[in-house]
Amino acid sequence: MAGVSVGSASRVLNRAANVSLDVREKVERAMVALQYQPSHTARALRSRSSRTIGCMFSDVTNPLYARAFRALEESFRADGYMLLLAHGLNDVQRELESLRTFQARGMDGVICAPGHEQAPELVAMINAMSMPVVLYDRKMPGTRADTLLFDHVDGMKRACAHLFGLGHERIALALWNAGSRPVRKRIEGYRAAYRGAGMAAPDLILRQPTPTSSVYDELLRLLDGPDPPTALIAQGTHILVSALRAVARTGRRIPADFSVVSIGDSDFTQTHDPAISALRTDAELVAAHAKALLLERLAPGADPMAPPRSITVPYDLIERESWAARGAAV
Amino acid sequence: MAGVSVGSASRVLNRAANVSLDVREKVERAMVALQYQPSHTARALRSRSSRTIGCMFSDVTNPLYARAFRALEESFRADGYMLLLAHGLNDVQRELESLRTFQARGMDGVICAPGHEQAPELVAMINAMSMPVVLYDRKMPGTRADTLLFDHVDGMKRACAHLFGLGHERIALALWNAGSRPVRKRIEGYRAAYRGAGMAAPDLILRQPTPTSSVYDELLRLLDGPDPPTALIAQGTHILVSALRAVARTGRRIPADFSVVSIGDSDFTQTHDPAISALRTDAELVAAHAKALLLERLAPGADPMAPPRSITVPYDLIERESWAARGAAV
DNA sequence: ATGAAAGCGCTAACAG
DNA sequence: CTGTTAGCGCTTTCAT
Repeated sequence: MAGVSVGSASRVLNRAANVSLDVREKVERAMVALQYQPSHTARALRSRSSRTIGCMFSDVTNPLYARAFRALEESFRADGYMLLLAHGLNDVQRELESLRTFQARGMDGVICAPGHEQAPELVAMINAMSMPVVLYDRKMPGTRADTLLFDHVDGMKRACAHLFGLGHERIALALWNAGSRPVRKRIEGYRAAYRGAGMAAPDLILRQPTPTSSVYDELLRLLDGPDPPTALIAQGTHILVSALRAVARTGRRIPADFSVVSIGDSDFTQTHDPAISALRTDAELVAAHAKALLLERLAPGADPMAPPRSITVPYDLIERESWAARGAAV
Repeated sequence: MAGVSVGSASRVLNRAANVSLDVREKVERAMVALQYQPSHTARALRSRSSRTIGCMFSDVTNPLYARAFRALEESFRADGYMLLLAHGLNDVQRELESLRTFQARGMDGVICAPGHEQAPELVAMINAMSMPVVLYDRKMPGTRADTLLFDHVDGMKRACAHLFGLGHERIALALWNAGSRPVRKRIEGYRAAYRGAGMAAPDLILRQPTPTSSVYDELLRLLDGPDPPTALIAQGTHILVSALRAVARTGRRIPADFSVVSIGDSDFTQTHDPAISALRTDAELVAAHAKALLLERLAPGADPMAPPRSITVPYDLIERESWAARGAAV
């Protein structure tokens, strides 16, 4: 050691106010000389803060979650936090196990998107956690967690309204996993858009069992049938790609004969020819909100009994070339 | 406490051999009653093992890494390990920072795929780490890390050989990021295949600046030019999709007029019509190897000076419908 | 087989 | 401003 007490060394490390320049320099010199690395574990034990956030999404293999995680890691890294990532796989037992592990490992906060919003065990577990929890696009009645919600209803309404404005009245909607909040809300928005325009919503919703299902056959049937859709709103790369194949198969050209909007933006939608209009959320903004929600509760003076907060994140409707007025010439 | 000493309680927790049934029961009853959760942090401090693995990939948004991470998390979870995931973004400073953090946080092991295999700071950092490191499809001369290598050369050779067998002699190859080992090795395998067949490798390699570049224009030019390729090996979903569009654009049908093989398997290749033949590695197998490499060095009696080990993982060539004999009738 | 006691490496409360 | 001291919650000798 460099001639001072451990207390002083600790103060230098933690950039405390009350420390003389002399001591600070001596300690810093010693730290460099010894290649000193503070033990994160010991600090965590003593200060009761691991500077680690637990993340649980169903599957990082889903590009949406991968994107979300990257933004979260980026955002928290700036404040010295690292992220533990666990897969829930939409399995309640798995999810419970992950949350228990987060609890046992003393995460400072948790961000998660459980597959089942109503599962009582999950609700109980979340309420039993000793650190703040942020639900990612989930609404779990009965929990005291903060929530981050995407404004699916508004997004869908705007996408539909835009297509209505182009003369499209028969808009197909292709999405997956009918149980979850995002899908419920999108359908709700779709119906509300029709209602708002004084029309009855057509029976053109294609629900897929998995995010990687193909809508090729189903869409082809609609397109070749009577009174076919003239536009499509499709979720996710995979469903979108298979839909595009079906459209091309019928000889329709995009956007002259058929308009397409993607729910979710990706490199694919951007570089496709023609570029595909898309509903997208700003992953960095979402991450910033998540961090704010968590860090606010972690702040020294925070009221532990503060009521749950909820932040709603808007969708941007990115206008590209995949839509056009119905029946327009190219 | 339930009438016994902390030592005994600890023994029960760690399922030590020397503990009477009476004490064990008393402790277990108390643990249930108190909803006791051992403090991971305290155990980590005392036992010098965090049961946490640090993972660093360039970007989880890359489906290959997402897939790899999921398999790793799955694999390590079975042994009570959790994974910290950091993004390197192919930036040396970022990568160094992440590795330093892994070091400071006392990870039990590290799995990483740095963007630059030659960067001396990275080599030095890896050698300075106090825990075992596994390099994921990277070869970094001068490091003492274990490595997990994919057999790109063999994979490419087999894909080419199969296409040669179908009469294709002009095979285009589309891939990205020419600097990294996977790409270098693939090109090496491609050339070796031609050499092995007694042919000169044609000038049909399309190198893309990013994994999400479009090869549409470039491939279209080749297809419309003199002596066009009759088959294509393409890496990654995005390059593949844009290539398929170019092929379709020229009026060629797959596989009758043009054969396609994907490097890397995905839902897209599987559900495409026609289903696309692919080179793929078994993510679960890779994860199992990574775990074995790490846990072996973590085992109680392990020799800390054991020389670096290297495991080579084979590619499977999945035969689907996207290839056919050259000039064959449909 | 069990209890007592000594730390792991740090932070924080308290004297000075 | 600085040094001393008491733990954080465990594991692990060492006695018994």
